[in-house]
Amino acid sequence: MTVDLVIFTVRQDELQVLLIERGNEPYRRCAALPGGFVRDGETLDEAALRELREETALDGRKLHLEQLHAYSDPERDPRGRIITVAYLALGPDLPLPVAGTDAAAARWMPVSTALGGGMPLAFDHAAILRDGLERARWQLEHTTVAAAFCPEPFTVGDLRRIYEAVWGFKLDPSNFRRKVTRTEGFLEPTGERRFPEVGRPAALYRRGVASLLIPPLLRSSEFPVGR
Amino acid sequence: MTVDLVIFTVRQDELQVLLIERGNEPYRRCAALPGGFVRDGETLDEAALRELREETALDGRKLHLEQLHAYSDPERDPRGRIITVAYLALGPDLPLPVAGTDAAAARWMPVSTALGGGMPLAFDHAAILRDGLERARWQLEHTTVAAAFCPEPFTVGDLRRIYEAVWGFKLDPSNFRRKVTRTEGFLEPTGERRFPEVGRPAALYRRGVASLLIPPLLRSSEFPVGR
DNA sequence: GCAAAAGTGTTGCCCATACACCCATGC
DNA sequence: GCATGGGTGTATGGGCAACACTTTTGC
Repeated sequence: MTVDLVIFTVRQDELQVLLIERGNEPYRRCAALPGGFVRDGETLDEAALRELREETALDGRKLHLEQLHAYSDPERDPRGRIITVAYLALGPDLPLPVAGTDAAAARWMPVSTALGGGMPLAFDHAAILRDGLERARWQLEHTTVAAAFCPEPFTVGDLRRIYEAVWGFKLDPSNFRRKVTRTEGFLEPTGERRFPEVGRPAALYRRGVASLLIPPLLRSSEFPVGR
Repeated sequence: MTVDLVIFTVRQDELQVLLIERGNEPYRRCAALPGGFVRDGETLDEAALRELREETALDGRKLHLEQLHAYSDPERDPRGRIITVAYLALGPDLPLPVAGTDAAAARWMPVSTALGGGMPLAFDHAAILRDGLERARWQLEHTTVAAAFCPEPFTVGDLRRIYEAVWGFKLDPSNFRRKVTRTEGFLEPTGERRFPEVGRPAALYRRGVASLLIPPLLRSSEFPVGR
C-alpha cells in the first residue's frame, strides 16, 4: 500500500508538476511522482503529508491536499501487488524542493512536457497525472482552491493567470474580475495595493472563507490562447 | 484491504440503499454496507463487481459502478488495520437480493431511515453512505447516470421522479422535460408510448449515448417538496 | 364531462459575453 | 505623452423559472 502525490504549482504562467528521478529499482533513473509506503497506524492522509515533507521538504499544512483515486492493477508495479492511493496537492510557487531519501532529484516540470511523451513516467504515473490534471481543472470551476496557488497577498490578475495556466486558455480580464469579486467570501480585500513595474497598481487580496463557488465559474466559453 | 458498496436504487419514489445484516463479529447483527476482502490478483473494480454478485446476486454489468473514496482510519475496524475503498453503484428497482455468505440478510432501506440514527451502521459506514449520497446527487447534476436508475424503456416522468427522489425536492415537469430533451444524446426515442392507468400516454425512451450533461442540470432552485 | 398526467407556448428576469472606455502608474 | 495592465460601464443575447395553456387518455 502506497500513496503517490500529484503536486501542482504555477510557475512562469505555466502549470507545473513536481517529479522525482527514481534512485532505486524498478524504473531507476526514471521520472516519477513522489510517494512511498504507508506505515502502520497512519491514515492515508497522514502518509501523504509525511511523504510531502520527506521527499520534497514542502510544508503540507500550507497546501491544498485531497484524495484523488486508488489504482489497483495487479501489474502496475513489477515488485508485486501494490495498491496506491493518489493525492492531489496544490500550492503557490514554492522553493525548489530538496531531494529526499528515495529520490535522486526532485524538480518542477511543465505538465504539458510531462504528458508529452518525450520522457515516459514510471509505473502508471502518467494516467495518475492525467486524472490529477482533470481534477484540478474541475476544482477551479467549482471551488476557490485557485487561491491556494497564489502566495498571499495576491491580485485579481494573479488569480486570473492561475486559471489561464491550469485551463490552458485566456480569460477576459474584466469579466473574470466581476465573477470572482461577486462571489462572496472568495477574496478578502487587504486595503493594500501592489505597484507593478508597468501599469496601474492593483488591489491586493487574501483568501476568503468560502470554499465552494456558487454559481460555478464555468470554463465553457473557451477561446484559444492567441485570440 | 476491503471494498464496500453503496448501492442505490429508487423504489416507491424514494432513494433506497442496500444494507446487509452482519452474520459475523465484529458488529454481528448490525446493519452494514455489503463488501468484503480484495483477493490476490484482483483489481478493486473486479473485487467490487464480485462482491456485488456474491452478496447481493445483482448483475454488476447492468449497474453504474464507480470508485468513491478510500477510508483508512486505523481505528475504523476493531480487527486491526483495514483500509477500505468504497464504491458507488446505481441501478433500477431490482429484485429483492438474496443473502450472501457473510450476510445474514440483505434488504433495501430508505436512505433517510439509514441515516436517521435510529439504527447505527457498522464501522464508519454511515460516513461512507453520506459521501455516496452526496456523490450521487452531484452525478445527477452533471452526468446522465439518472437513466441508470430507470428500467428501460422509461418516460420523462419516470426520469423526473428519479431526480426528485435523489435530490429530495419536486421539479417543474415542463421545464424538466425541456432540459433533458434539449440535451443531445441523453434520451433516445423508441417511438413507443406507455398508457398509464390515468392520464395522457407518455413517450418511451431508452438511454442515449451521452454521459456528460452540458450544460449541467442544476439543482440550485430548490423548492421544498410540499410546495 | 372530469381528472390526471403529458407536453407546448410565453414572458420576464438574470446573468454572461463582448467590447468600449476610463484610471493610475513608470518612463 | 505613451504603453501597460487595472478596473468600470453597458448593450445584447441566451437560458431558465414560472405558469398559463393545450392534448390525450380512462372512467
